Amino acid sequence: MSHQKESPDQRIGVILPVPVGQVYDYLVPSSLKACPGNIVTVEFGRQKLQGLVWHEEREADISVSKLKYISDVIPDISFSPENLRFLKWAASYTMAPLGAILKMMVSVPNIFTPLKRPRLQLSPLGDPDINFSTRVFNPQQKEAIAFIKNQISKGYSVTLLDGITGSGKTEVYLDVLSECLAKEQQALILLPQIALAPQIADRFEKRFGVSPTLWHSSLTQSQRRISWKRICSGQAKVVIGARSSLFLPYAHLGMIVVDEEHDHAYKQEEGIIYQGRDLAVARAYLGQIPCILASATPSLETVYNCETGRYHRIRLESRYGVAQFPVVSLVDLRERTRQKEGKYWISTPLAIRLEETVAVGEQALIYLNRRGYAPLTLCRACGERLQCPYCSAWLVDHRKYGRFLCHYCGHGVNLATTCQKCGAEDALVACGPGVERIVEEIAARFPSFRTAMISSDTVEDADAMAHIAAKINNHDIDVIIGTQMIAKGHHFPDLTLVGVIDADLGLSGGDLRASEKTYQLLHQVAGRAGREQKPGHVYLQTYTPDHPVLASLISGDRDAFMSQEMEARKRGNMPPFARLASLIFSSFHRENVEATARAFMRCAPRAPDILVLGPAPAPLSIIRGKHRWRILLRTPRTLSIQSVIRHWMKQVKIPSSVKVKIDIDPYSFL
DNA sequence: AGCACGCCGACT
DNA sequence: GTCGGCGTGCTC
Repeated sequence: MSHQKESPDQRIGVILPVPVGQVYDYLVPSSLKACPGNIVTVEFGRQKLQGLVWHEEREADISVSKLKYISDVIPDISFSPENLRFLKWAASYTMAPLGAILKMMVSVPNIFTPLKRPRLQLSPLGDPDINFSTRVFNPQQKEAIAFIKNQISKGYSVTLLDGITGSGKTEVYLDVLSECLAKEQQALILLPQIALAPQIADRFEKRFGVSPTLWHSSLTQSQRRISWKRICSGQAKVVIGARSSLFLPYAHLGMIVVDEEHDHAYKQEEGIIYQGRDLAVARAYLGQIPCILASATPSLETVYNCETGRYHRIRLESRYGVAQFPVVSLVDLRERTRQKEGKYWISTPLAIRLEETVAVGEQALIYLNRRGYAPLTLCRACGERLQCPYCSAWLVDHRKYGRFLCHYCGHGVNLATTCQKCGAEDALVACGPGVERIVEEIAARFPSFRTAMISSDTVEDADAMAHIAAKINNHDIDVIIGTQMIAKGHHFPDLTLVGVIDADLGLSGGDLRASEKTYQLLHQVAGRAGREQKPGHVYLQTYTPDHPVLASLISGDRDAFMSQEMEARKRGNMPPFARLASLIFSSFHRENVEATARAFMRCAPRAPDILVLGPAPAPLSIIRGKHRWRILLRTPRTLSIQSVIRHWMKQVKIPSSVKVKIDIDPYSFL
């Protein structure tokens, strides 16, 4: 060992997978070398953690006496500059601490510590073979493929594949992947819900001869471990995943596909709040790679971006001709109520059609986006409504479980007939229908029908879904009663009738996107009826037959509906013509939340083009015992809403008992 | 996120 | 007199 005068130890900046935005300084012993992107083991407080080297050199503004040495540099793993750029951008955009984003990127406990008993028996992952099989494409598809392949060479681009189910969007984007795979790059296919993954994975396998790597929340610990390492090393060439797979540290990502881009499930509302589709586009930009958005009912934001020239748009028509979309009729429930049909949820016209459908050996879907038996139970003696003690929400009658359940915190009590408040016996009445109640009605009115209920209470995972889909295809089922779970993905060739119990559900309330969302959902549900040769029919039961959403479903003029919505947003100066953010304050102490929210409001930015609304109790003002208040902020498009908020937050002291969450581009507000 | 410090109620 | 409740604050 030499005793010559050494230069001072290298001082590096490290971020750690804890919810703090700070970069912590550490020293590097001369025996080690650490570069940005490296993973290092450090002592933080008294815990040992693995962190990400963020800065290679640091100002000596923190006394050396406070600094600790890193103890280790993890070999063979390093995050690419592109991943670091994405981390930084995502933290800044979502206003989440750097460490919180890092935690999502790492996402597997002890990923950097070798297993005690390593799985050597692990078979190597086969590479996709771009010549494994070939497809015959129609001229439109060929044109789309050629267009996107041409975009790839140009770096970043966003292309909307706009076409109804059956127009061959999946074949198009799968074929385009081959261009990316030929360059030894990785591709990510994002899906709004992982239940759709098996079908896409199956089609991928038929095209490329190997199965893709799946990524979603219900993987086991060891599956996550294996997949994470493969993704990080670049071995996994194609990943099919839910929105969280966007944060994985890909070795060299070459393309991103966002399937069903309009789907609201891309919006993550818990923990770090983000829009998966928007982050996917940003990631494509940072990596200078193409992004494909696919949808039959594109979101207004995406349509706007196409119209302003930011995104390309390719329309695909149905392969089966224009008569593909089913005939849509409305059932005006206002008239039917007058005719004293009130005791049934399925109106006479729909019931007649249902009977006819089953009689000729075809299948029907009765759609109601509401779990359980009844959304509300009240006492007819004293008027008491069954409410969750921890949330400002009704308890939902779930006969299947024999419980009243809260859909927000999971709290449950056993079903009862006696009112807890006034003691009246047999006084509790179920109000409104849930899918269980529709099943009951069909059993009573059509006892010979074989029914299947599809909701998150009866179908827990992809396997269960596949099982029930097989039963339907095998014709063991006449009528499906389902929630939005059934709205997408599966085609059932003999399903020719769709009945929507409550087409108005979701249209009320203060959701900016209520109309758009309802349109997309009903369009998707309607699309379940009539595939291949058999024409389909859809009945929408409604109290508001004149609503533009329903009118456009009947006329089938999607673009007219979209431009009408666009006009409304423009008039209201709402997104995509402005930016929104909501500040959510929460605490177990009601007074603290309210006081903090009011203190915030007193320091609100004042400018003619900035709008601040509130503070007000959030729509669900209490969840799990936590009180929530919110402030809504609107700024012009030209302004960074994050900068406005950052500046604002510096003016106010937040007591530690109150949590503040920021929802950029909120989807639910009132 | 952890983990410690710190200041008020019920116990061997 | 201590044990322990969780409110508050810090971690290079």
